[in-house]
Amino acid sequence: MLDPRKRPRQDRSKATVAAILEAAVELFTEMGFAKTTTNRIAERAGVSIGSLYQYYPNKNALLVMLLEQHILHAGPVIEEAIKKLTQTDRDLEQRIRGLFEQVVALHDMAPDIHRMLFEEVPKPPSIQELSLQSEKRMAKLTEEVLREVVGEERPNLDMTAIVLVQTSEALAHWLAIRAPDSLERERFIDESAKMMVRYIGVI
Amino acid sequence: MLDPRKRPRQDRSKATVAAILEAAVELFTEMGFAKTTTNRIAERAGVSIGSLYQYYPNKNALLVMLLEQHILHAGPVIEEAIKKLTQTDRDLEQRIRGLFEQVVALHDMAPDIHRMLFEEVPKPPSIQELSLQSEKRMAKLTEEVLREVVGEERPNLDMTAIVLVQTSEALAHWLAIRAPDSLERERFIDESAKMMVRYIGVI
DNA sequence: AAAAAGGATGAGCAATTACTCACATTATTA
DNA sequence: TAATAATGTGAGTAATTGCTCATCCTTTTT
Repeated sequence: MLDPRKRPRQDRSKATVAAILEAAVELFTEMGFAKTTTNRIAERAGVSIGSLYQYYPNKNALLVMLLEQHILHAGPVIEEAIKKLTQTDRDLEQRIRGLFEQVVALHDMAPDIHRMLFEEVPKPPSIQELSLQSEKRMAKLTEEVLREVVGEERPNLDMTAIVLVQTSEALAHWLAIRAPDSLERERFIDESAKMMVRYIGVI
Repeated sequence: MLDPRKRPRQDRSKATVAAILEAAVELFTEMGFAKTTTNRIAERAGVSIGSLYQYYPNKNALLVMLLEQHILHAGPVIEEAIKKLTQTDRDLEQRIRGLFEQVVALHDMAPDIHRMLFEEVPKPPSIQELSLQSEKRMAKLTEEVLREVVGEERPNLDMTAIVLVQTSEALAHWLAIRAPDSLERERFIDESAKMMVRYIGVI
């Protein structure tokens, strides 16, 4: 389940490993995780099944790798954007909207794989832990920003941060899944930002 | 996949069918959908594997049945609660909070099965359609209530309704999954309701 | 150039598992 | 009570599939 396999040393094998992961992404999104066989992944990658198992100990490892990549990529992007919230001079609504648009953009990058990763697969504990950590960091950052924006005296800033993080995540998710036309999309983003701004309160 | 099987006529077989579904719920939540075998379900139900396949054409049918039951139960409950929103005389915050608590209660009833149903399983198209319909009905109802509460002139009431429905669903979901202690729970519900109230605006 | 290490292959095994069917048992109907 | 329908049984099968390993090819090191 977790035993580490051979690591690719030469360029040739690095390409193999990459091709396998790419093929896995394609097939997972096309047919879902359960219906994708490792043999097909190898076939699609133009590689023998033996090579696959030389670098990935089992089917689940491919999934874990994908999830890790996703979390490890998305986390820092959002965290950067949150930090920049206090460093601009537009009004709060514009800034919140901008931040939310970044969250949306992340979901939009690959809505299929995103849906698959988050709706179709039992997440292994190690991944659950990872995304929990990521959520916590984002909430913490949000809380700090809030402290600067609304001041110390407001109570429950920690919960406020959690509510905001979860809300924006969920709304961006909805947008990626439902994929409405651009007009509805704009209106949805408007309303989402409006809700968060009014909640935060200080105009 | 969809072919209908024999229907239970006598009480005996009705009990069998019920026992099978109950066992399926238990095992699905215990081990996840993929790792649960139909033979184990029959065993747990105290019934032979042949009986299982007499009433459920395949493993997926059990899942579909569960999802249907869930949606068909939860939908009307929430819709009732939304309708009652305008028929009470408490202030808006209290009413929104009450409504949200009902959504939370629905998730709390069986958080394990809920998580399994919504995070671990590829949903068949028929079920996706069903939950889409349910969402739409809830949004429609919410929109009507909003119209009474904030008046006709406010724009984007349809989107406002969708945002509210999705938000409360997501936040209730978070609460069921993370299951924080009762103090945090209260604070979280407070903040959630507060956000929605401020968004709606009219105090 | 020889040795060693890295990389690739794919036929086939072992295990799992959804599902069938011929038959037995129980209930209902005539 | 005989005939018929409903229900229940579970050993066995067919198909799937994750994964191994003996073997060969390629690159790097000595």
